[in-house]
Amino acid sequence: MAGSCEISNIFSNYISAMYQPEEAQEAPLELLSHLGKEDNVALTAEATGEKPAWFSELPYFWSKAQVLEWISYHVEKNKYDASAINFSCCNMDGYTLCHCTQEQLGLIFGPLGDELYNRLHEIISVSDELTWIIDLLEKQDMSSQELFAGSNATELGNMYTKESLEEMKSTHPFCQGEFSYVSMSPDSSDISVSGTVTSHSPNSQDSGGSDLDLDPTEVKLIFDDGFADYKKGDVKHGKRKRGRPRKLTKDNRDCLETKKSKHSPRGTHLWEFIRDILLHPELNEGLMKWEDRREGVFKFLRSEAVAQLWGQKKKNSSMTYEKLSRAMRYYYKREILERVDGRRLVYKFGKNSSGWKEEDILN
DNA sequence: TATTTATTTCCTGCTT
DNA sequence: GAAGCAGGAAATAAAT
Repeated sequence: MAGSCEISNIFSNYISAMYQPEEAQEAPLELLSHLGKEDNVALTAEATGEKPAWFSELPYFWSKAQVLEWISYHVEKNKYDASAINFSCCNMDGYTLCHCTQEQLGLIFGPLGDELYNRLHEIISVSDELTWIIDLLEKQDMSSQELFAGSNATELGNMYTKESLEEMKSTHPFCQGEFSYVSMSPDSSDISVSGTVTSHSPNSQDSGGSDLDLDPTEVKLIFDDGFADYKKGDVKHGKRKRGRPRKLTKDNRDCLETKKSKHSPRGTHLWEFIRDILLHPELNEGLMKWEDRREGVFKFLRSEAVAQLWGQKKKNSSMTYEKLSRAMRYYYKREILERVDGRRLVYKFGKNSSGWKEEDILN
């Protein structure tokens, strides 16, 4: 497991990967020079060749200066005629920017509006995904500490300390939110919930956080049922109805939806979920590994654990590898995955998948 | 509101 | 015998 510092850099690295400003590219200082001293301060970093200030933060938390910096970066990148921009409308912080519709951005920025809208929402969706994975792995890690308190945690491969996680949360406002103690037994591929501690901060992201934001009723649901139980549970105690499980009752759903982010990304597809785990080996706790990185061949190391993570993401505690693998097999037809004959737990990304190649990530 | 998409669930049969 | 794979069939939620 990666140390907290490494993890805290993942967001900025990921965003860096998406937004690689050409080294040779000049900082577009002159574009914003009329906007006042305060605004220019934040640009000095870029002018000196460092990463701009907005690189390491979520758009929601950008200051006005960071917003302007980000806009100017795209103006420069797209060789856009800045005279067409209504700068009087650019005086907004990240939160406001994130709530602009595509049409609004189009009105302010003209043809560049669509590009800005798309880029902004790429960052938002990527960071939400990473937040989800990090949240989940934090929970696993913390539960291991709790579960094995008194034993030597390092034997279990834990490199986090509670303090480091707390530090990470305070460093990264988007990492704030609920802690729920989920344990992943070291010798099996099972994950089970062992307890829950909830911490809220006034600015916590649980009003706008990841898919894992569980409300108390849901946490209790997991608590009561337990992941370990599902295997022997509903399926064998009378047959479950076919098809996707019914949604929660309206009350529960309303409760969840009020907690759900206004900006939560559209549900990630299974193959994207798998891809994202593979792209962050430092986070995936040995769940999966690349067999052939160039060819996109990968292997499930802990198939049931991955299935349960997927189940957690989809709020479906009865997910199993068997079901997950059925969904994976449907991807063969769509050429999102290719068959790897004769090898168990091994799959390969197909031509209709994207975002997993090293060059894709760098570009 | 109807249709489509993307799963989810269950199942049988086969392979490792 | 257990685990995994293959794929049909049906059901469902969410998106279009």
